[in-house]
Amino acid sequence: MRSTRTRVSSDGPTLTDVATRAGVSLATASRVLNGSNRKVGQVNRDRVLRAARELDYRPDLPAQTMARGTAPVVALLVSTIDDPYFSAIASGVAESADAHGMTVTIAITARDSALELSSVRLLRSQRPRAILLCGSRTTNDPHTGALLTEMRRFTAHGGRAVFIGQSEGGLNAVCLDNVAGACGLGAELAGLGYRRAAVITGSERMRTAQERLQGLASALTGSGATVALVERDTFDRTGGYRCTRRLIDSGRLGEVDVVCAGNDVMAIGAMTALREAGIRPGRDIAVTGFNDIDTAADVTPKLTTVRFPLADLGRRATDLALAPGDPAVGDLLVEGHVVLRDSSPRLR
Amino acid sequence: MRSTRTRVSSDGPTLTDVATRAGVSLATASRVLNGSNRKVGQVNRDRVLRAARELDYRPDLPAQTMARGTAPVVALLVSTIDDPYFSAIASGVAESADAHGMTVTIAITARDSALELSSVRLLRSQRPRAILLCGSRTTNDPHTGALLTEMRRFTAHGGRAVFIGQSEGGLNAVCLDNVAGACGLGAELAGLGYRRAAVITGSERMRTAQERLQGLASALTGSGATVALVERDTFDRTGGYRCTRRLIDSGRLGEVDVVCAGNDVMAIGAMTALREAGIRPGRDIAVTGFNDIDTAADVTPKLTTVRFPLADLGRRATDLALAPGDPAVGDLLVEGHVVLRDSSPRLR
DNA sequence: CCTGGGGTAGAAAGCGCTTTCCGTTTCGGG
DNA sequence: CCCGAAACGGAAAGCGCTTTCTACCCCAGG
Repeated sequence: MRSTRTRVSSDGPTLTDVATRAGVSLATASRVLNGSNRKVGQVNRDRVLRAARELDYRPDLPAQTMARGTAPVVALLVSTIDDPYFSAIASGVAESADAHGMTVTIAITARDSALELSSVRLLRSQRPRAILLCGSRTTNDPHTGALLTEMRRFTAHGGRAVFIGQSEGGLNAVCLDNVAGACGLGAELAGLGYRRAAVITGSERMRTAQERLQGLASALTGSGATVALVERDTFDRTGGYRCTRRLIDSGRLGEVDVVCAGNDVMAIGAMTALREAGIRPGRDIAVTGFNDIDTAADVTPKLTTVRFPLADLGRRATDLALAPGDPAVGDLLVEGHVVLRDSSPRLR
Repeated sequence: MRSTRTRVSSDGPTLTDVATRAGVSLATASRVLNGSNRKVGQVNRDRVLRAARELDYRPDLPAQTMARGTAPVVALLVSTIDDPYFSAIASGVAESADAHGMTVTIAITARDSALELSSVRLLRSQRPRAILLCGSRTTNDPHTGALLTEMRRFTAHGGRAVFIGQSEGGLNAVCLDNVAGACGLGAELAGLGYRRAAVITGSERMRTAQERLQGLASALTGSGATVALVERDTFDRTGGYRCTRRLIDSGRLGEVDVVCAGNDVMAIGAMTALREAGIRPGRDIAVTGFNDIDTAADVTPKLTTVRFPLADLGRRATDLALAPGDPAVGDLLVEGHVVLRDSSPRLR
């Protein structure tokens, strides 16, 4: 059982077959079919190309990866894919990766940093060209150290690492300017006459949640308004719903004239909770979000929010990760801009 | 430069290092660390495990793939990821894959069958354990033949192929019972008093679109009602918006009492178009969708739809693909059920 | 006519792992 | 007490490809 024809799980012709059929050596075939800085004579070149075409040759990616030491793959980690924020980013990542001839492997971290760490370890052993980490960074996380070590080791060996949405540990990052965006929103709200806001958002350890809260608070305060309440829960639709229920049930909702959610899905959950309680969002109380996901403009009332170009964020992160040359360390800050809609009408 | 210590792009310790440190052969180390049906004595076993731990050994996936002939990977193809239908399915796929210790690589086909074909070819050369094809199948597509050939060749060599959402060519599939779901919806609508429906949906070559239309039409007809208009466009939010605009602009919208969209995002686009024209969805005209995506219950009025367990669909497809044993050929039909909400009130 | 050098082909050494095939050791049974 | 089987360790042959290093050919220049 040691003939040269033992192909168990593989299929299709190998490079050796192509070389044989073209009557050239393996090396020559490889040089023709997979760019090399060495030239191959026209005659041989044609013979190889012809043989490859005739055999319908396809390179074996794992073998190439093994020989080259790196796979044509971009690894993307997201908290969840079932959320417009992440799927928009993933969409941009996929687009750019495709344009670079890379495939995308995706891992879901479920907002669990232990899982995030083990996913990074697993993905790393696939030898991807780049690892994109997209999920809200938190402060004081016990796994952050190990994660950074892992990432740095990765970059030390030629891998590219990019954080999306938040910078971390001096590695490359493409970030949202949450504070500025939130400031803008706060200023607009104050300008519209709002005075007391309830902020419903994620854990205080979530940097995104904190940044947005801070921006909002400072802008409001600077305009004589205030963040009167802060209610926290998960950073998703359900969290928004629950925060709002609690505010309603505790009777404290009456103290505010606007509910500022940490993101659009929370805002949408909030609106549903309000309506269930007979409170009309946009009429009895204003509601705002962040991100400007597609459905923000489809709910009623249309949602006031801070738009961030999410797909573009993914695209740029990927482009950055795949750019040739030095892995220029630094943060790219993406600006958001306020989109005023019906959910926050001018107060009379 | 030909020492045994030339590790260019690789990092970390290799299995050889572990074996050396444990004072055993490569074979033994491999047998201990990566299950094999051969037993290893307790003493050596412990030495290897200890060495691996001390060195923080991680297997090189491409190398394992190459040696084993298959990668611990599930390849998923979706039309787009930036759509709740697909991201919900992807989410289920990722979950199940993770539970099986597999990673997911994803490719976006942009509803373009040529791209779909080339993606399958590319993904196939990664030697994934399974390929999951999720995107609406169309009739009469020039690339379907080549795609099927590709898939069959894949399965012939031990790969698993599963279509999600629609069966094709006798390969395994996990499908939605669109016709039955649509019939159910049609019957309910008729029962609520609706008589003339406008169906806004995708191309007549899209099987999903056709099946839902047929089900709706037959149920309505059977109840003395009718599908009075059919307007087609892309199968997404924008398509729904545009279809509705056209119906409004042409004045034909007055002929119907309900707009049945081919899916929820189209329905949501339709509601927005209606509102822009001063028509109140759920009051002046009913609107329905399909799938029951998360936001269906968050829009106003809440959307009547046919619920399909999408994440579960993804999970089951993956489980099926990863199940040991025979690749039982057949279709799994997932039933939907009608969810009546405010967007289709009983007609007085 | 010989030599050096540019250009191109091929042989072969890996890349890190799995697995077959042997060899050795150890035991239990006759 | 001997033999065969069972149990386990190791050498080595791949898996399909890249890339270095050597070999060769041909031509210009001395």
